[in-house]
This record gives sequence, C-alpha cells and structure tokens, in this order.
Amino acid sequence: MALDHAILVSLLERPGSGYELARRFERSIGYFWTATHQQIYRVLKRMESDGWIDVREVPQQGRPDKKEYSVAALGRTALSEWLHQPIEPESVRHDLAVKIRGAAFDDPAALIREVERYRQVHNERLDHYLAGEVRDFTGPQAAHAPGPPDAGRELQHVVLRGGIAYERMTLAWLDDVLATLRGLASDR
Amino acid sequence: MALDHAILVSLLERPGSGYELARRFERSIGYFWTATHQQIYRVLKRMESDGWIDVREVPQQGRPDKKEYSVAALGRTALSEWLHQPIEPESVRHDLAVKIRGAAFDDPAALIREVERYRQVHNERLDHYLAGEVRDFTGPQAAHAPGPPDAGRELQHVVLRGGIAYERMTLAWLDDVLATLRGLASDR
DNA sequence: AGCCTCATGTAAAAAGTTACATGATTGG
DNA sequence: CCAATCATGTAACTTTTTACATGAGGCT
Repeated sequence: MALDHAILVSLLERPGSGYELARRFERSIGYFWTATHQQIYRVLKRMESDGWIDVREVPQQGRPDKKEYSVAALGRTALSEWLHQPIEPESVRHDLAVKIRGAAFDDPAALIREVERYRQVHNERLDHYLAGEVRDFTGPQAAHAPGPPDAGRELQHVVLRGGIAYERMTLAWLDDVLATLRGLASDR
Repeated sequence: MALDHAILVSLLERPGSGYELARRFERSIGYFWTATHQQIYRVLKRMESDGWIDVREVPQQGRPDKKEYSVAALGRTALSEWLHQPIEPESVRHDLAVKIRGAAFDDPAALIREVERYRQVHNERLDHYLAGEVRDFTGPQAAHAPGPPDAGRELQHVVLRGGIAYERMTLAWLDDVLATLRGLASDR
C-alpha cells in the first residue's frame, strides 16, 4: 500500500514521468522500495484520477512526448497522513536465508559459488553507494555551509548511510556464510 | 514463488501441521520470510495435490486432530532444483526509509517518537535472537562435540548470526537517524 | 539493418492481505 | 463464564509479477 507514498515522495523530490520514476526505482529509491514500470503506470493513473497528482504533457524533440507528474495538494495531505501513522514492521522475503537452511538437505558446497556471486553484487552496490555519497554529500555545499541546513539533504544522507551500513553488514555476514559452507565442505 | 520452498525447508527440519507452520512463521523462519496461516493452508493444499508433500491425520486428545505434513520425494526434488537456481536479489519494502525521506516535506520532528518505538522493537528482537543463540547453539552438544558436525545446526546458526548482525546494524543506524532528526528539530 | 533508449501502456496469472467462519478444550 | 489456544478453512480483494504490445529516433 505504500508504493503510492514512495512515488509521492519521489515526485516531491522532483516531478517526473512514469518512465523516469521507473528508472529511479532501479536506483536510489529502488534500494529500499522495488517497483516495475507496470506498477508505476497503474498507480500514477489511479493517483491522477483521485486528484493526488497533476499531469502536464511535455513535448520533446528527438524523443517521445512525456507526461510529467507532480504532487497536488490532495497528494500532500495523503502523504502527511501516512507519515503520521505507526511504522509497520517490514515484511521480509530473504531467499538466501531459506536456501542456506535448505542446503542442509542438499549439497551445502554447491551454494558456495552462488554466495560468492551474490557477495560481488553487494560489493558493487556498496561501491555505488559510497561513490554517491562522495558525489552528493561532500564538498563545498555540505555540512557547515552558509544558510539553513537543508532538511531534505540531511534526510537523504541518513537513508544512504543506512544503505551503506546494510551493505557492509551483509558483506561481513556473507564472509561468515562462506567460511561456514567451506568448513562443512572440507569436513567430509 | 518461494513460500513453497520456505515451507518445504521447514517441513524437512521437522514435519508439522499448517497451524504449527503458521507459528513457526511468527518466529524462526518468520524472521526472514513472512506468511499468514491463510497463505500456508492454501500452499499446503496445492503442494499436497501436486504430490510434493504427504499428509498424515494425527488424532489428539484434548485438542483438535491435526494433519501432519512431511516432504515427499517430489518435494525434495523441487526444493533441490530451486536451490540450484541463482539467488535472486531481495525485493525490499522499507517503509521507514520512505518515511524519512518523506519527512522532509512534513515535520521531521514528528517522526522521532515513532523511530524510538521502532528502535525498541528491534532491540527486543535482538535480545530474542541472542537468547535463542545461547539456548540452541552453546553448551555441551555444541561446537566440538563428538561425532560428525551437524550441517543443519551449523547452517541454522549462521542464519541466526545474520539476524543478529542485521539487528545490531539496524540499532546503530536508528541511533544515527534519531541524532539526525533531533539535529534538524533543534536547528530551528 | 538491427539494437538500444525513451515512452506508455494492456492483460492475465500468481501471490499476498483482510475479513469472515467454525468449533473444541483449557485456564483463570 | 470468558478468554485464549489449537486447528482448519473460505471468500473477496489488492498487489505484484510476467508476458505481450507499440512506436519513434539515435547509434553502429
């Protein structure tokens, strides 16, 4: 039910088309909320007919026209209401943990390769986050720059730090997993 | 699509009824795969009619009879096949991160209470994990006990260690979040 | 000519959530 | 007597996933 709200936040940060949103959901927002373009277009349509968002047809040269969505007053209200509701416990779907426990009834050693590959994915994601942090949250306009602190920036940064902490924790755990799997493989 | 496999793993670890599975999904397995009893009963029915699992009616005294499910050969094959497929990237749904970024367009200070409550939930979960670790993975039958190392135990333990690492990371991050929110609140 | 990116969708199937429903026994 | 636990389900609805579909323009 919160894809609506994830889209609203993204549109508040910057108005955009369904296509652009879909791309954002492959990067920044996508790291803590996944959605495909089919979902996005459907939700956009519903939110538009509910008056939560406004559309503006933007003609473009050299590429198809697009519909740029932005958040309307009703959408802001809906988001605000949602923000004031209790945080719900995350619903987890952790394939790898199931596979690890399942490996006891199959071949634990066979998982090693896959876990190594998986580890690489997370390593790349960490690098990506760290590069983003340097790009967006260091330098002249950061920290103690003149003027009021930008709440949006600070909040985006703390979410990014969460992503970084998550990836580091995951990498350390995957090393633990690999050591355990290798231990089981060499014990026989 | 992997609820099937999560149930198969749980039934391999110990056969049980739909009700018992539902309870397990509130505890151990539930920490990395959520499911309600409605889902579970439906999947059990399907897997039974597909010959993946066997049923045995167990009459009980003082309580309703139950159907005890156990994994059949076909189910084992299906699980094995799944285990050999590539690990899929987790699909994340992280309400709190969306709310934090959304707070930039509302009142960041209003989130503080909720994050504190949320932190408590994770703190309790960490305690619960740690107690489980002491109960199940220390003591006489642990580590260098005589006999072959029990692969199942080791693998369950490494998954639990993942849960512990996750909770610790989350608690540290939530402290970071709280500090950030408080900083924004006092800055005005 | 063929593939990639931009851009927007429809349709069907699978999975997940929420509400409703029943009934026995045990403990306070 | 009332609430909780054990035990199993049905029905309706919402959400998510997967597959299909189209079309223009730029790049090699």
